[in-house]
Amino acid sequence: MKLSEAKAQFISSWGAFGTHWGINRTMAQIHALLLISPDPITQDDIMEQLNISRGNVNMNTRDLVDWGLVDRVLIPGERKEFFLAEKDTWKVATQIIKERKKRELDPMLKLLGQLEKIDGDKKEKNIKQFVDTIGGIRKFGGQADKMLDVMVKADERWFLGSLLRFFK
Amino acid sequence: MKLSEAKAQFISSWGAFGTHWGINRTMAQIHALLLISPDPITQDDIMEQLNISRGNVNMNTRDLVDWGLVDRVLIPGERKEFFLAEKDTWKVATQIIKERKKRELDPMLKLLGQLEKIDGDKKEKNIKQFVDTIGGIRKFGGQADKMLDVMVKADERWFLGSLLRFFK
DNA sequence: ACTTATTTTCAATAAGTTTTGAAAATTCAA
DNA sequence: TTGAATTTTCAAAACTTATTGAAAATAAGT
Repeated sequence: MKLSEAKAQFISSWGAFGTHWGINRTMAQIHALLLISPDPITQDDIMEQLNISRGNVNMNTRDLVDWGLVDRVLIPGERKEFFLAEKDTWKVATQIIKERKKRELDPMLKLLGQLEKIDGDKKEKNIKQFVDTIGGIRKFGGQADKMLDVMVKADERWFLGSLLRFFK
Repeated sequence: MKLSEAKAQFISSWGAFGTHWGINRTMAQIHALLLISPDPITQDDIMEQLNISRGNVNMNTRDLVDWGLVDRVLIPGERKEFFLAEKDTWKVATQIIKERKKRELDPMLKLLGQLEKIDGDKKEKNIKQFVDTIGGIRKFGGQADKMLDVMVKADERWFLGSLLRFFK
């Protein structure tokens, strides 16, 4: 397979993959393009390679920078600004975990905590099921939260090495 | 807080939560409603409680059944069919992991494997970056895949117990 | 076989999201 | 300053996805 063909396939399927994970197609495609670009590239490069408008590139690169996945870099002597992606997959993954945990898991656990404080007889069937369900989700979420914290703080070699040994 | 209020909040935020995870709002809301219903309920109950159309309930309950999160149950003497959700959070989580792994992770790993077979000089900057990026993602994905397999096959008490000990 | 209850389908429509592109704002050098 | 290069914004348009509702299909009782 030729590089150009493989690139196109990677960008396209990374984009499709992203849509299953709450990331929009274009943002994921731009990320894919940056992940395989050895050197920093400009808005115009991205516009040209992906055939998308300037505004679109601008919004999505901003989001990628907000997520901590991409840096704006200045190249001496160049007027335009360049974008460069973090290439280390472990760092990318932990950064995504960190952000999603903050944006989604933490608020959900906070809400569940409030919902457990319900008035009424805990023996009543409907109240019991509600409290049990909320409690079960909260317990599970709490464990996931701890595990993800360890992962985010850990070093790749330690984490994967240990897990691998652990799971045999 | 009153039960009715807490129920409404849970359903609404579980729905919003779902949209971040590639599950549509209504499917997640129906799931939430079923998770807190101690007894099986009908299409009409769902239509009424969530104010949505019959067709919508029908499609989304079908998807929940396909995902293995909800069962159709027959109640002797009743003409209508009833729906009942799996209430055990661990089982729900492993079922979701199993399905998403099958639908998303496995095909992605397969594709990455193909993309690594690239023509050309592996020393060339662009080819090297491409192969390194794909290889890195694949390695990480492979580890995640193994770990999720263990999780799906494991029993909750063993898995969380062990992890907890592992992470101190 | 017929009638009625119930579920399923799917074309039309509504709702939501993403993209565009041109105008406004900003940056930089002379 | 001024003006050219570049980036940002955002209303309108395009696109995508979800929802409705009525008709068709199916199932169950008599």
